[in-house]
Amino acid sequence: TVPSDFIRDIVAADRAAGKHNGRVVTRFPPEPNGYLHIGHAKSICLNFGIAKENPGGICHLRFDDTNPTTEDPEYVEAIQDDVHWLGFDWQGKKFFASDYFEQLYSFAVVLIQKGKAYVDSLTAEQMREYRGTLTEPGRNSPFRARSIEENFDLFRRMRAGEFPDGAHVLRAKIDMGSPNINLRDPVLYRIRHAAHYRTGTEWCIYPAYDYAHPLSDAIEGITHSICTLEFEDHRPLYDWVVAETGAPHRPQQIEFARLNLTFAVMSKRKLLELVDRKLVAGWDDPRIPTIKGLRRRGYTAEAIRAFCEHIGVAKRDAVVEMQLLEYFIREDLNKRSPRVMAVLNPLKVVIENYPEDAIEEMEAVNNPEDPSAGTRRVPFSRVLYIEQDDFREDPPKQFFRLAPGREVRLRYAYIMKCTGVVKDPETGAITELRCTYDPDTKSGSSQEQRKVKATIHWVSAAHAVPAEVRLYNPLLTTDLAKIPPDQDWTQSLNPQSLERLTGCLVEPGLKQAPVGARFQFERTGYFCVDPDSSQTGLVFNRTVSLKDAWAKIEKAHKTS
RNA sequence: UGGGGGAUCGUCUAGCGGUAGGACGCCGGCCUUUGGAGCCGGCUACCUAGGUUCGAUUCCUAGUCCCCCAGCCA
Repeated sequence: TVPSDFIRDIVAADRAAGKHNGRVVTRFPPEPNGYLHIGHAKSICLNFGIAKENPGGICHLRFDDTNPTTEDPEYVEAIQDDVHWLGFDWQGKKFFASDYFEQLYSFAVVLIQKGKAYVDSLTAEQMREYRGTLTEPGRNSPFRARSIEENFDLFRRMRAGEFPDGAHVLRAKIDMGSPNINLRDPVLYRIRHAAHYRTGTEWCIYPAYDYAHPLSDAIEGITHSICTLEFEDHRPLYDWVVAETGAPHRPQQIEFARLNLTFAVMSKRKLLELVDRKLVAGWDDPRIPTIKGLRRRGYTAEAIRAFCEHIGVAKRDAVVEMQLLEYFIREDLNKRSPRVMAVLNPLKVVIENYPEDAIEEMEAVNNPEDPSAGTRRVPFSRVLYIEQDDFREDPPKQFFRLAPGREVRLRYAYIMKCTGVVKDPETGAITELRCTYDPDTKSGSSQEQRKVKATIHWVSAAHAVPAEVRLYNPLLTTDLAKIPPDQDWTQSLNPQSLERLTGCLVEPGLKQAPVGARFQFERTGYFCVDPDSSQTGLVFNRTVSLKDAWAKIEKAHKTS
């Protein structure tokens, strides 16, 4: 289905009306001050999606790098990486606001010459006082009346590095009495004697977002500048900048509601704090909703895209339930991930009537939902491991799996009966099951029609490959707004985000499982081979949370 | 108490004057060579009050509630 929303309607109407000569040019404009997260994915899918849907449409990737103190090339690389991973491409249209610094400066000079901008020498605190409040109008700065010549001279010297940080700013001359605070002579340039990761020390004045962004859009010929709701009342300023500088092109700013996910830590600031304080292993920690984290967790780009498409685009504030995200990844993985047998908590089983040295290759279906995935062969022998959960010495009413005297089917193999239980003489713990199998019941054999109540998975003890399993839960939090400012917000994070780290035994075919490969372990869930496993051996990360784990976490949060 | 936005199932989201639809979730049933899979069924919504109209979620008026804005961040 083709996505439809109010923004796409605007774009379609503009195209139909021949606006911008029918061209559609969008842009994804991250500041390289952190890694992308699922919230950015919504914006990426929107901007690149609209470009893709419209013939000749294109989406630029622009780094909004106008603040030298927070930005880093590491983030530039990571962002490009993530956009590509999500399945989008800017087709060579990669730009940096910092590449426009010279042009932006020229536009500022135009503004000064027109008497539309002036150099103010108030301190930051004074400027705040002069700005007024939400209900009271602001007052003109005493420096507002400076002559064009003086303004130009001062601005030129600001650029030349003659003044320390904070000595002057360039402000737009709009209206200190405007009910819209953004129009009360906003700052266009500030002095920052800081090295920029791209322009080095070439500049010591840097343009502000409200100035650089509309002009960058105009310079690039962006037709639809899509941003989030908080910029709604910046739109008059956006339009003012484009109009007053006489920029050659008039982009249209359109706002939509950003994505919020229940219990998720989504703000860049907080994610950065988690990384800096080493509360998580890094930006790619599977517990945080960064693109890299989700990727490492085993989420697929297709699933994330499907999710973004499904949640839609609107102007009302919304909080999407994390379960919806997980639904989409499950949905996707069900179709594509091979089913494999893996035992997380092994219980040894000896099939007493099975020959000591025999090995059979059992044919197993790779994916019941996708016949083209084919089959594989899994070795079967006398000594197996089954899941501890699949055996109960004293089975309750609804338990139909293995118990003393009971029969179950071993998936892809035989019907097996439990004939004895071996216990540790010291502790009484069950260490081994003695069983017998029925040779006439081999899976797929035509004469076999016996029914058993349950089927369980297994691995051959002699062939099983040891692996490690990390059962991650997302790093969830309560409503951060409710946490007192003096309290460390990280205290509200769920302590069970990494539920446990345990060994497991997988069928031998997985020994060569490539990094990032996703599997569905029968009855235990979806797992992904961790990209770091090259160092630590075969490690699987759980992709989706268990429902009961969710319930546990949510309950814990609701009661706390 | 200024300005800018927004209110539709528990959660997202359609609808643009004519039976309120979809998805997640939840509940129930079926399936059984494993399900957290699959199949079937069910659940619950138009912020309020007036008005216009044959007819209003939709148009008008007045309220109510929620979000954003007082960085030399973006």
